[in-house]
Amino acid sequence: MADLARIAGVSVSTVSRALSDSPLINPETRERIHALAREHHYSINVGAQNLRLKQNRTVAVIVPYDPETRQHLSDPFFLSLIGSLADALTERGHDMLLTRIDADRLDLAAQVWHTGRASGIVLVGQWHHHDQLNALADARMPFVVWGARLRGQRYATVGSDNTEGGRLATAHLLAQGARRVLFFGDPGLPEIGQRHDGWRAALTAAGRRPAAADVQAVPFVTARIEQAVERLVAERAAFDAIFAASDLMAMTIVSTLRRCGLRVPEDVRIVGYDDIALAAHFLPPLTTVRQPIEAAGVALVESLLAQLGGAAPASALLPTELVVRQSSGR
Amino acid sequence: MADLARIAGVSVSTVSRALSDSPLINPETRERIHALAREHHYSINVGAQNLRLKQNRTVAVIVPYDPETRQHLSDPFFLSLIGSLADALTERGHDMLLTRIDADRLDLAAQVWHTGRASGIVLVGQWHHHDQLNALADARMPFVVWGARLRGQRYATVGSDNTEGGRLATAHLLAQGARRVLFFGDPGLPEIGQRHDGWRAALTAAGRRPAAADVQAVPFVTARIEQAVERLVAERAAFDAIFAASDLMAMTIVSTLRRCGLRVPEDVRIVGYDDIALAAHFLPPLTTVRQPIEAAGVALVESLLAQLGGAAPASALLPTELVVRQSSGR
DNA sequence: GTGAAAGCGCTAACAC
DNA sequence: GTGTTAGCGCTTTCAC
Repeated sequence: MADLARIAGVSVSTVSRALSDSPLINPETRERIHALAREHHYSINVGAQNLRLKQNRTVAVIVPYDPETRQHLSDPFFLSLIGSLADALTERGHDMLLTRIDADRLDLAAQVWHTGRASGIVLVGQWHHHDQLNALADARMPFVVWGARLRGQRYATVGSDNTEGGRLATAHLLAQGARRVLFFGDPGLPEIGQRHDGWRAALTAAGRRPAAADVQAVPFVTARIEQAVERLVAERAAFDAIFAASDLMAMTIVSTLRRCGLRVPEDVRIVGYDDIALAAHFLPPLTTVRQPIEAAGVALVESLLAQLGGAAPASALLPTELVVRQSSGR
Repeated sequence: MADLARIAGVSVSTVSRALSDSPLINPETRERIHALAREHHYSINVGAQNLRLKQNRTVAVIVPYDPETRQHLSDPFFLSLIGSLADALTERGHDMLLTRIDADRLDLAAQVWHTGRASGIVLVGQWHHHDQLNALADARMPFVVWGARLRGQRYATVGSDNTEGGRLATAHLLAQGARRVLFFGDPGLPEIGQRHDGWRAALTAAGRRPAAADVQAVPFVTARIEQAVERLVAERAAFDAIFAASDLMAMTIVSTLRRCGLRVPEDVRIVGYDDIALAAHFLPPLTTVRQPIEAAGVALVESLLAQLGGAAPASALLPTELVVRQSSGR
C-alpha cells in the first residue's frame, strides 16, 4: 500500500480511503488509485485489515468425528450441509474455515475462537456433548450446533423437527398396512432419540405397543447394520416395515435384506431419513423424510450472525416433509 | 498479551518468548506464564502473529462449480476428497479455507491469495480452464489442481491414472465376454477424456473398432443420463456392457436400465469409477476403478507445501486399481 | 480533500 | 534471562 501511495504520489491514508470508497476522497483520485491497484495486482491485506479493525469475517465450521469410526464425514447428508453452509457464508461475505476434530476434544473447537482465527463457530453434529456445549456457551463463545433442541440447553441449535419426522414416517408405514415397524438407529444420540420418540408416538397413536425388541440400536457403521439385519432374518423375526435413522442406513438395510432373499417393498417396507440426492435414484426409490439442506445452511448462518451482532443464542426448528417413493409400497 | 505481562509482572517479550517455548527463558517463569495463560483463557492472536511473521498457515480449497448445474459438490467423491484434504492439512498444521466459486470466475481464486487470506490454493476440479490455470501459474501463485495432466501445462496437477483406469475397466469387461462396451461421460473434460482414451485403447488392443456411436457424451446430470439410457433402450441398441465415468453415473444407469426391464449384470455389465463408499453396498455391488482418496489428499497437500517451500510445481499421478464386484458379472 | 501519526497484537533484533 | 523498541500492513483521528 505504501508502494501504491508512492506511485500515485499521494499518502497511504489517501490510498486507504480511496480503496474503501470513502466519500471524503475526490472521485477522480479515487478512480485513479483503483486503476493503479488493478494494474499492479494489488489487493488489501485482509490480515492487517482485520487486526486493525478488530473484526474477522471468518466462521469456522467444525465437524466432530467419532474417534472410533471417523465415520461422520462420509455421510452425503453432512457433506451437502457443508456445501450449503459454504454458500450461505459466501453470500454474506464471510469466509469458511473447515476443521475436523475428535468429538471428544470439543475444547479444540473453542481454541479457534480464542485465537481469533474465527469470530464464530458452526458445529456440525451434536453427539453426546450436551454439557460441554453448555459450558462453551457459558464462556460466551458465539456458536450454533446442527442437532436437536434439548432440555436445559443454553446454546443455539438448528435442526429439523426430528420428532415430527419420525412420526410422519412411521404413521405412513402403518397407513400402508405395516403390522410391525422396526426402528433402526441409536436413540442415545439426541437427534436419533427424537426420531425414535416420533416412531413411538405414531405407534401409540395407532394403538400399538412399541416393544423394546423393535429398536435396533445400531450406530452408523455399515458392518453393524448388516449384522443386525442378518440376525433378524436368521431369527425369522416377524417384521414387515423399518424406519431407518438415515438414508444411508436405509440403503444398507435394503441391500442386506435383498441379499437375504427378502423383497423391498413387498416383504419389508422401508422409510429413510434425510432425502439425500441418491435416495430418488436408488432401487427401489427411497421413501424418506426430507431435511431441508439449503434452509439448514442459511438458518445456521443466520443464527450465528445474529449472535455476532450481539443477540442471545436463538435456536430454529426446520420443517420436515415426507417424500413418498416406492420403498414403502404404494 | 500485555495484560498477561502485567499480571505476571514481566514484559511482553518475556511472555511472547515463554509462550513460544523459547529456550532463552527461565523454565520456571516459562511454566508460570503458561499456567497464567491457561487460567485466563488466553491464546495468542493468530492474525497478529501472522502479520508480524509474514507467514500464513492457511490453505484455500476451492471448488469451482458449473454455473448451470452447481452440480459438482453433490458428488460424494469430491466431498470425500475435501474431507481427506481437511485431514491432511490439519495434520501438517494448516488451516483450511473452503470456498465455492463459479467455474468461469477462476480469477476469484487468485483473489484469496492476493489478499493474503491463504498462502496457497488447492483447486478441486479442472474443468475446461487449462489456459486460465497456466496464466495463474505464470503469476507465480502457488496452487495445485485435482485433475488430469495435460500437454503444455505449467501448473501442478494431482490425479489418478485415468487412462490406465479406463483401460483396466474396459479390458475387464471384454474379458468377461462383453461384445459391445459403451462409454458414458463427457470426453471434453480432461479427466473423462483420458478415461475415454483408456477405453479406446483397450478396445483397440482387443482388435475391436471403437465407434463414435458407442460414446454417450453426457454430463454429470441425472436427467441427462437417464435420457441417454432410455433412448438407447428405445432404439433397441445392441450393447451388453457400459463403462461409466463415475460411480454416481453408473448407479443412475443401473437404476434406469432396471426400470426399462434390463438386468445387471445378466443383460448389461457395468463398471464405474471412483469407488465411493456406497459402491460396495449398491445392488448389485459395483465393480469400479478405485481412486485412492486418502493418498489424493496427502499428495495434493504435499505438492502445494513443496511449492510454498520454494519448489517448482510438481505433479503426481496416483495409481488406480480395479475393484471387481458383481455389476460386471463374474 | 489530503497528510501525519498513533496503534491494532504480536515478534525479534538489540541492549543490558 | 529479561526489557526496550521498532515495525508487520492497515485505518482513522486530528490537523491543515
